[in-house]
Amino acid sequence: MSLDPLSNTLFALADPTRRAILARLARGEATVNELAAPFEMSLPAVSKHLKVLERAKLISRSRNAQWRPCRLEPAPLKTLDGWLGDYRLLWEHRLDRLEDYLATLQIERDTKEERND
Amino acid sequence: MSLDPLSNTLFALADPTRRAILARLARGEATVNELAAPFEMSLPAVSKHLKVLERAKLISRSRNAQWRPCRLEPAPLKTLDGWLGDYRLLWEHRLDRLEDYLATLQIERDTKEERND
DNA sequence: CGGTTAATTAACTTGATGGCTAAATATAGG
DNA sequence: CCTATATTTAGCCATCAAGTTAATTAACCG
Repeated sequence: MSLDPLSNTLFALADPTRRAILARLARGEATVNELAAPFEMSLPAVSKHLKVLERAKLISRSRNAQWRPCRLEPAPLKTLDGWLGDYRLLWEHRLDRLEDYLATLQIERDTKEERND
Repeated sequence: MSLDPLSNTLFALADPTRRAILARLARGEATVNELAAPFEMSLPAVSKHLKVLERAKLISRSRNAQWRPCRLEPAPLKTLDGWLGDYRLLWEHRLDRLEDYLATLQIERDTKEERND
């Protein structure tokens, strides 16, 4: 079981079924049966996936009679986006901030023959 | 073993040790021993983490004498950023692009078994 | 050659994941 | 009350994840 929220988010997203469920929920609330319909797996299996998503706070659930509509909660995705932002300049060519980084990398590469630690 | 590249990326990132390794590599190449130093776990454990990162193509490795310097490869992070971008307007209030957004999500839902590794 | 350092592989343990079927719970409605 | 529908829980199983220690490979150096 993951400890920190970011690990929890990433783990929950690291499954195509769960990402497909999120994609469906991005269009609006849906019940468990509606969410399970596109998949070949059993309903309890989908229920488990939903529990993983709920644990990661990527979805929330309300109650309406015997239905438990699920709703997408974007907060963890926003957090993930923030984490990714720290690395974004690695692939964006933003020279203002990238130059120092690349220079450091180049130095590392050039001094590889002198490495002795 | 994950099937599609995005699941592979997310799974590799869903571990604090592996994310810490990436954070270290963002500052430049490093050997396995250098990467293992901050952690209390054994060297083989770190080696396994590196293999996971390598399988996800988040790092690449070269050879220099008995050292195997690791290097961060940002491509999968960029892909993840692209995937996340489909959801970005859920927390940014940009409903003007909602149609494109929904279309993209529909594509994501349909591509259940992508494997273009 | 022999020894040291770097890193991986092998073998094993522990616990979690992801799937199933069958049973249980909750609610609506006749 | 009884039944149908929606969903979860309970067992069960196979596989995998993440760590360990011990052994192995690979390369340098005196």
